[in-house]
Amino acid sequence: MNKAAETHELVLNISAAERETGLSKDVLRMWERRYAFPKPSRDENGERQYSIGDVGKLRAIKRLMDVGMRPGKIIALSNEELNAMALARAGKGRDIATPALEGDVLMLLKTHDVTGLQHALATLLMREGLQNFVRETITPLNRAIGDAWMRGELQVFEEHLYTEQLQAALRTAINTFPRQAGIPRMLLTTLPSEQHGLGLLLVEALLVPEGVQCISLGPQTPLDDIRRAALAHKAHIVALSFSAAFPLRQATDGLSTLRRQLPASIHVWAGGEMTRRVRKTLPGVVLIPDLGASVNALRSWRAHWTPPAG
Amino acid sequence: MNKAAETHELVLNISAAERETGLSKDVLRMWERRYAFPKPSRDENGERQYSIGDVGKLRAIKRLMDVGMRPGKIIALSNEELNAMALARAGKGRDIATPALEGDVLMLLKTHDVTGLQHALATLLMREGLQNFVRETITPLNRAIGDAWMRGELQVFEEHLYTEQLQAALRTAINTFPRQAGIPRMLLTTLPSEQHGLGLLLVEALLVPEGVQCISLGPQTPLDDIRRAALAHKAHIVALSFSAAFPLRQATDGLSTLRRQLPASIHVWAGGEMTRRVRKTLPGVVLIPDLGASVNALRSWRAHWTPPAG
DNA sequence: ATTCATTACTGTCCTAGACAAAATACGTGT
DNA sequence: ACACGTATTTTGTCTAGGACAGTAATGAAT
Repeated sequence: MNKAAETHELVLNISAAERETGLSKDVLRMWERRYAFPKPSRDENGERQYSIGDVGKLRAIKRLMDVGMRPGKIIALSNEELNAMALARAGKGRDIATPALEGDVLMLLKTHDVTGLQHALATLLMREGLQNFVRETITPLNRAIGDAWMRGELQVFEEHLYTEQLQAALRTAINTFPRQAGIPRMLLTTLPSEQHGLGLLLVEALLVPEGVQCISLGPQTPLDDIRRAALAHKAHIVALSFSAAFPLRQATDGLSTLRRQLPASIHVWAGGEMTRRVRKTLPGVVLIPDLGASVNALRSWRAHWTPPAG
Repeated sequence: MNKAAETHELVLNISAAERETGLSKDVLRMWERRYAFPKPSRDENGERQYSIGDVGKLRAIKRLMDVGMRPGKIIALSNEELNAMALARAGKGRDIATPALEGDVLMLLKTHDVTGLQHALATLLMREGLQNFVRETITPLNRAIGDAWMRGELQVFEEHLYTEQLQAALRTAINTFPRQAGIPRMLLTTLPSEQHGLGLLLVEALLVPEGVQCISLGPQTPLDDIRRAALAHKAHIVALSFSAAFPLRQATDGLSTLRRQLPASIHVWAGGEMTRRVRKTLPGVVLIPDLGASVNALRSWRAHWTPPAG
């Protein structure tokens, strides 16, 4: 039996643990050395076997770290204490109950009603228009689904189905807009270790109706290809998306390298959950902490931009 | 200024090299030990500094490995020899000249004409209809683009752009078909280590017009979630897609595990380039070596299927 | 309260050995 | 000639612990 087939068993090897928690192998080993947690059992070859429980706790820790906590302070806490902390944080400025709409969609997902889900998304999109749909409906919906996922209420395949259907709906809607050679031209992509491309589609959905010409490369473009693509397409703006778990260091490194390699006339935007964790200022990089900020940033860009002479 | 930011455009640290080549840090270090390539210089802390040239050669090697070559055989070759190999491989068993249409699209890609590309794809799709478009146009086009990629004629970002635009066009076309609760219901996805999802979309494009209800989970669903999803959605068929480079053993293991865990009434299909390498017979798994075979397999399924009593 | 220097914390890199998994080569039996 | 099972080779991933750079927290001095 090989590694891939282990999936249905109750333990994960270090690669799987890395994938599931977003913590690098080096970090997992280092924590074990320093904090004695996690302390995975070993298989017959001495390789680490992480239990589902440990992975759950690691996820809880990671989530708190993503909002600024430090591992040394929280790694010794129990699962209950971690959850209490997360709740205390999450409750801040959030409605107590899940609003009706989000609850409805969650129910459709949990009952595996594909047709109902497609219908719900299509109806909402039609009724609200593309931009409002993204701003008013998708943003809270994504949050609700993320929360449910964290609480373990959603299965992986249910979350996959949601992403897939939402992508289909958004793409269709975006494609109904006439493809024009608008200004600015915006290049959209993610760095190679970021595979979530939904953020790109959401930005596209907000900005295409504003007359932006979006050139999306999909996820995972090597840094140097982003540079080449920006030059080749004469992009005015390069926008990268980062999900919550993206390693902060890797992101800031990538962004400042890119910033240095592109002419100053090309703006660099960084968006996605991860950007809320950024503390130090990145000169010449515009942070887009939420979707609404992208429209503001666009307005600001247009206010300052002057067509090149000639 | 931090470490990665110091790269004055001439060298990359090991993280950056991993990002740019797709080869893990472990592999980069191991190759250095075993094959004495790459042999990066070191900075004042003894950390590896990869040159642009080395990264270029590593990329060429990675491309060849992705089509089945083994590192030991090619790592010692010069850049010229690597290119020659790529050329030889791409040309094998192909017409001498690239047909006009494929050449046109390649030209659009190389000139970075987004609008032209969108227009070309949309026009072809309209003229030929969705199914013919996939069968007659996309199949040879993908091959031509794969060849060009092998020869190093296409940049990463150009290939990304093609995939993205094709996906957009296909999704829009698929979504124009009325969403019906058709028979069979087919669950589409890939295993966790397979991230290419284009194949799923192509199958969907061929089968939705045939009245199949396609439920796509996108790429990378854990094996056990595929099982759960198949049961939850009462799928008649589970179809997995594998790209050319997928490890044979991992695929056959995954498929037979899945086959074992699903009731016999649910058929399992395996498609994609990789399936052509399968030698041993997988009982209860239908191999779909090319897109056309999916339509035949569907016909065969329908001929044998009888609705459950009651 | 703000600024600066020091200390503590945390992640990533390093070497080098071991061995698991994949691919290939080499049988053997049909 | 072809399928199938078993060595052998090749290749990738894991292990351990040491080193140290960059960041955050702390304390001291304005």
